[in-house]
Amino acid sequence: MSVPPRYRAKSRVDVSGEESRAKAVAVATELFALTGFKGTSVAAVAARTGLSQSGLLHHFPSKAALLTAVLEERDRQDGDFLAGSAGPPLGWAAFDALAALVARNSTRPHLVGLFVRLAAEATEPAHPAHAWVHEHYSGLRRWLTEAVHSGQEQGEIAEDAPVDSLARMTIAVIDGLQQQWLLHPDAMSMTAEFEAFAATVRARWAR
Amino acid sequence: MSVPPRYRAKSRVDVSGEESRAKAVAVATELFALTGFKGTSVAAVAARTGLSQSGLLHHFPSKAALLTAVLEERDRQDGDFLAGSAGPPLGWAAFDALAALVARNSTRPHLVGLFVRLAAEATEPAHPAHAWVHEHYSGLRRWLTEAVHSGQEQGEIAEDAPVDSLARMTIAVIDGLQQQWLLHPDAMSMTAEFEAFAATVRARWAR
DNA sequence: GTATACCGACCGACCACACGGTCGGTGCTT
DNA sequence: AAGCACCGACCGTGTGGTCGGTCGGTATAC
Repeated sequence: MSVPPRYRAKSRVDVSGEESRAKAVAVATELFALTGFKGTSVAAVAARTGLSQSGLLHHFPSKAALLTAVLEERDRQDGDFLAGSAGPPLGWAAFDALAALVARNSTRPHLVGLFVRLAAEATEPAHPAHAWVHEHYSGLRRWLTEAVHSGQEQGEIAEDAPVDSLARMTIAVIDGLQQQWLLHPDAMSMTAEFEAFAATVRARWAR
Repeated sequence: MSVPPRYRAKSRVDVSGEESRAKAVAVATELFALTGFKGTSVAAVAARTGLSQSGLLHHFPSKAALLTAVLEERDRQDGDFLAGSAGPPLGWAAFDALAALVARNSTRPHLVGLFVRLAAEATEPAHPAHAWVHEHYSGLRRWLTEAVHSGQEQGEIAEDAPVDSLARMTIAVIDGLQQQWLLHPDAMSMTAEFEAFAATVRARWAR
């Protein structure tokens, strides 16, 4: 009773595999950014990649694995941007580095969308990206607190500056600005807004 | 060939309808907050309400209608909290009002969760809450800008304060803090963090 | 006071579809 | 001959939503 499988399209070209994988990750990044992880179907990613669903699942055993790949890729791209080649920035330089990051993100709306969506979705402990988001935040906070702290030691930042609060609110500003920017990209400049914030903080706590 | 429908359970009590509706809205608020709109099924809401799915859909014609009801309820509860009975607060008082709001939100994690999830999900223009989120933000921004502006006229806030940026970054801080707080509710106090921010801003731009 | 008509609350069965994932293949390349 | 890239068919499950119906209560007609 089994129907013989149909022939494939003649024009079919099996690509290098590495390429397909990379394209799938790029497509998934974009779709996860637009409609979230839950809101994106494997089939949709496959279609835009130019594969069948099974073809995509050949490269990534599950949807969660695809998400992992996306996150790893983001880490790889962003990874050393803040750490920089000359060691972690100290004191106010950290805020400049953050401003540069914000400026860079203004160029890459999918990555911003991806992160905002994911951060919200992954509040749920069972979400496959929960641990990742968690680490992302605590890593960022640690980095910033250390920078501010050593800024104090160098006498660049006031001794009585509330280090932890400064770190938390700075991260909060970045997140919140991203949210507003995604809603209305043309109506504002994330970079300018962040710099206004940084200037305020600086004026208040410079030694 | 049709099977006769079974009798209902004897213990069944048709409640006032108004009650069922209200309970459903409360349950939906909580579930949408925990798992997002997309991540919550109508059946799950129905079950926790003590209704069948059809029973729930009897009160709300669609899932989107349920969401609308949830948002309207939130607006109703929060609505005049900021506007206050004595007209909109002016100048720095606006920041006190916001601090009070943040303190109040620390008590109601579902509402915070609901909003954070929804704000992220509804970035997508096709989302049923897109317009709502949009209005929510622009309303809040208008309110804050006006408050700061009139603070300037009263000579309480420096003339050269960047009004728009101030509004945007303040809203951003609140959103960002909510995000961090949802991820780690016990590790921080939203209120304290927001007050630290407000103090910084005040110190910088008080006239 | 009883029969009748109607209404709102609610339910079980069902539907079409989309989902993530499996399985057994085919065909190209080496 | 082996291995890789890939596909079509299929499956179980969950989804939002529809449909026809039951039930208790209340207003009205007689």
